[in-house]
Amino acid sequence: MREITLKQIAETIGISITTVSKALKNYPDVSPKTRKAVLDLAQSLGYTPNSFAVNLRTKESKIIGLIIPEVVHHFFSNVINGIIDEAEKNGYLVIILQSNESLELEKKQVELLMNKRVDGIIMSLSNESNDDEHIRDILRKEVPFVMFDKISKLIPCSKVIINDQKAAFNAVEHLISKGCKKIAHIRGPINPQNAIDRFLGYKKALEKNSIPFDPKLVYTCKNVTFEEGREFAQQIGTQHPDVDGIFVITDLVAVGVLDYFNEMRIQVPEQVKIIGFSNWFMSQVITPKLSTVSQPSFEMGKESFKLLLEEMHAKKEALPFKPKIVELDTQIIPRQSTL
Amino acid sequence: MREITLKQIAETIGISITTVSKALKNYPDVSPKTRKAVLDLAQSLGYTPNSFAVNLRTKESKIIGLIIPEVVHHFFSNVINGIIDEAEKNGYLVIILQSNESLELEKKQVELLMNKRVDGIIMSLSNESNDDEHIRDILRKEVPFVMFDKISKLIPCSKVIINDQKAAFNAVEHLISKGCKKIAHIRGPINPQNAIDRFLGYKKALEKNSIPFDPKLVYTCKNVTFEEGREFAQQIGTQHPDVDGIFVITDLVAVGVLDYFNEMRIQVPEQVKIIGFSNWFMSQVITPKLSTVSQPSFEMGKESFKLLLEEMHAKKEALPFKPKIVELDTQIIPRQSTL
DNA sequence: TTGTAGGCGTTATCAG
DNA sequence: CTGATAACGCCTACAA
Repeated sequence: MREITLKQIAETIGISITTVSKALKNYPDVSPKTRKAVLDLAQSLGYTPNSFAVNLRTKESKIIGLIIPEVVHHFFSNVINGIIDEAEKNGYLVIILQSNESLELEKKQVELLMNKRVDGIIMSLSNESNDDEHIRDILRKEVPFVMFDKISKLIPCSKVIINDQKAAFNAVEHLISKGCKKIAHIRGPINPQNAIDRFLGYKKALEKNSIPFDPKLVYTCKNVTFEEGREFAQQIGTQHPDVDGIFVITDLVAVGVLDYFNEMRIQVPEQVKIIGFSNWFMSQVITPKLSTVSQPSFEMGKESFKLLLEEMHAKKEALPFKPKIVELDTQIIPRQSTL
Repeated sequence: MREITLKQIAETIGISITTVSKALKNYPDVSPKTRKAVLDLAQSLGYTPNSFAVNLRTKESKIIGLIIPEVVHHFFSNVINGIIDEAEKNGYLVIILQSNESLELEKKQVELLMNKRVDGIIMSLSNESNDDEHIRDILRKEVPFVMFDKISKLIPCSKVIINDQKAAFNAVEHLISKGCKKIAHIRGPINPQNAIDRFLGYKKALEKNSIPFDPKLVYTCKNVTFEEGREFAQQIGTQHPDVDGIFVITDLVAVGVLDYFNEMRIQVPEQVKIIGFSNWFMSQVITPKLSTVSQPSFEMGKESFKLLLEEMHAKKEALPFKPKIVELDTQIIPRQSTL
């Protein structure tokens, strides 16, 4: 079965390719009769334009690229969901690539997408990466670009974020309001801006409430895993048995903490209260149910695409474009672990 | 900054486009000198072929499409991971689309991908869908096609599956071996083959162990959610308080069941034992930890792509191709919920 | 209202 | 070893 082309339609009807093209695209200067003939035939043959040819002509692929650290991750898969959704509504498809938290891979993925000539790129940085050449390269090549979640403050591009510092501040004040006096923090890796900001929020909340900041109470994740949560819980339990509150960078790790404490019969929230971040699904089913900070992940995806769309549009029309930063709201979700 | 093309390289060096193209593609019939000149210049200009043009010429996009019910799902996100991984290794990128378990959406997504002229499609059917025209359309248009997980038995294409019937059989025998005498089944929706097969496995296990099959003990999910798990748990608790074992279609629902039983202080596993399916991450952190059947999701993704690659290759070389069915192993993971 | 012609950037064929 | 030429399928000034 051969592919249907404009040429074939033209030949069978006995008119020129041009006219067929015009008829299909609803140009005004085609006689109703011809138009109908073309439309009917196209319909019956099941004609669809060859997108390769269209891409070449229009210099657009109607595909955008998305690079995230990992797909198997409650937060990111929700963001993906939002992006795909919004993209599709606007006639775009989404290619997804993972950096696996590796800078090297991330660079490769950027390159792949640029070579594919996607119309735009949305990205959340890997933990290893920061303000790097490959990111600047995207801007240099004038490929519309949006960052979300793990961003670089130094890159002038559109961003979708939450106020990590404030959210963390609120989380820690929540612990304090529940009576915690000695609060540990299991923070994210050194690089990512959001880990830094959450740490700063933690510090500020202590300060404001005249609780002395003790660097020994800060534990730094390398891989941000369930297992790390267990390890740090163990360390906290032995090194600082009088800690009565823990603010954890993300729910996955917090669940590790809970798991260890449950095993050791350390009572949560009686002996120690715990609050996580991101509101992963499992947080509401674990025992005790985990208090956390909810983050509008789906919305984040949608917003990211919208910003990208604006930029793609501006580029196409050669209009001036000013990067925007959208900040979404977070919310404390109090549950049993901080009762 | 203008796009670099073969033409530009040709002009600056003062040779023909043809020669430049050949030099870059390592054709043997180019003098070493010319080749070097071309390669050097291309390198320094950062030339990358315009993939739109390449697509048009080669009639390949090096992109495949993936349609799944939903991204935010432990099983599917793992499959995605496997597919993206394997695809990338082989020079393919992946466009992901969701059906949201809707037949109508699924049809639309298939159409989108075909219009984009992806080189192949991998798919897990939505719960609403079965053996439908849109699927046959893919085969009719000779687009390489692989199904996994939720497949249609009637479609002659490559498939990656597990032996759902056997896996379910084993799961139920596991319950029986732990002493369960009256076993309920919370099954998946009517349509999906895997829900049917798991149900059949359940029935067979009862039969083999001379436990009478009671249709009243079979509960059918519509949406396969946590909430449904809770609802059915409640129904089982009130309608059949003597049920001492439950085999649940998937972990998410099983966790709902556990959640309800925990709330009602119905003791698991003492009063009733529960086994799920798919080994979701949260199953190992919930209390009590949930027994389940593990399914090699990442592997499933990898295998799916491999089969697709074979088919794409065969098509390109115009070789004959026979669909293959790959069956992967599952494993009972006993945990506290069936102790 | 219709058609001609050129071009998007690459690849493949074939002649020099 | 090199290059002219055509073709992939579509779009769009411009002519007729």
